[in-house]
Amino acid sequence: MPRAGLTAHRVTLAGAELADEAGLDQVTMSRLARRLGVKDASLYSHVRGLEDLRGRIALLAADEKTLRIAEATAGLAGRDALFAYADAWREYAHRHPGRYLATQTPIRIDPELAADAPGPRRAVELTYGMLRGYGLAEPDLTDAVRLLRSTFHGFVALEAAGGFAHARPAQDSWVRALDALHTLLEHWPPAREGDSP
Amino acid sequence: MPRAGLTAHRVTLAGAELADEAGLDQVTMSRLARRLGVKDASLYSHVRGLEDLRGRIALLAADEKTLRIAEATAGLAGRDALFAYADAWREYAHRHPGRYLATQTPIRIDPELAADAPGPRRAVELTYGMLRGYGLAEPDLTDAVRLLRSTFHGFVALEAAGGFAHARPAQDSWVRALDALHTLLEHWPPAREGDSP
DNA sequence: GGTATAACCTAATGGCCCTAGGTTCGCAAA
DNA sequence: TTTGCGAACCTAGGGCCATTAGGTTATACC
Repeated sequence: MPRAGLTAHRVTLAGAELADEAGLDQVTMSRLARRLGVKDASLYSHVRGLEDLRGRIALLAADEKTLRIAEATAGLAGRDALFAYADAWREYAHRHPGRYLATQTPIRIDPELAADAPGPRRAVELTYGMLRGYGLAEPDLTDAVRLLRSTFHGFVALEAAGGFAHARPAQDSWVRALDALHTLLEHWPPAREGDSP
Repeated sequence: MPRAGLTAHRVTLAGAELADEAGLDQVTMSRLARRLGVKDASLYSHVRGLEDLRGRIALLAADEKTLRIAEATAGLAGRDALFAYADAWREYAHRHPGRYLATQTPIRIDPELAADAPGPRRAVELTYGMLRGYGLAEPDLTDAVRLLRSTFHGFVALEAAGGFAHARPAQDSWVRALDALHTLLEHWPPAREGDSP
């Protein structure tokens, strides 16, 4: 009987595909093994267990998403960069719902694994770079980054959960939201009295 | 042997408590039955199954959250209303992480059940009411509501997932985000050319 | 061609979801 | 008080899943 030639990465990839096709909760050891033409137990040579697998899928997704955003925003600045960034984020979530969902789970990822993942650092650099054109300084920069990420994530999460009734197309609200954020970044309000320094 | 005197509502409540204490993924039929001093099968007299139970928890949470927001924003307007609304939202998510997580699952709730839940309609009224002071008209009103909800949800979701490094306290970024949103609502940008009407 | 490594397997344990069908509690009417 | 009766709860069992222990075999390298 020929070997399947599996590796941790190949298993992770298959898991990610399964997550997108059938939903993240359908990514089980047995179902994945079946898809790979292998017995359940065989997967444990490549992956520590289900939780580890999900962590790897999350890491993969984070890296992929960051890469897409990097490609989309390359060479752009200001409003164009903001829109490209946001659209790339949303499109990734739409195209890969299972992978995207995996990134939302409370972080319980093998530190060793996370160590050599280029994602997080790259993602931070990207976001700060995109905001460079708006002339913000710390700590406003951090606050702005967090606001943007919150909005992007929140929008696609609510969208995925069916949170937007059909009244108005989500796409339209999305564009207006980005316009609003752009305006906001151009006129970022100064800290009020009473806010911590 | 005395009866436990269960009912669908009591089971749902126990499930919600378990979700907050141990995590939503720990809410299993068997564990819940154990906590209630009852055999697994007994729960199926009150609840259709695990999915139904999670739907009920989600509905309960949505109602509770709406109620908290209603109480917090009662009699307020403008900036005060916005902050009270947002803080009530975030505080509910903090206090009831399991319940809150339940509301995020793609909607697959028994229609009959959802029918007599006061939550959704009430929530919509509340949000539109809060925005009344800003003088927005449709469709900007809908867009603004969606932006706010996205930001609120995104922020607490990222917070819960450990998305904010410890550099700056999340609370500070939260306050600045709300300030920014308030400013934004006061100067809501008009639709740009090319946006759909 | 021999050998080591890792890919893959069989076997087995225990947990969980859920159904079918039986038993007993508690209330309310006769 | 007794007799029903419905609902609350149970036993038994099937099927899927995660995980471990330990054995077998393909494959790459010498």
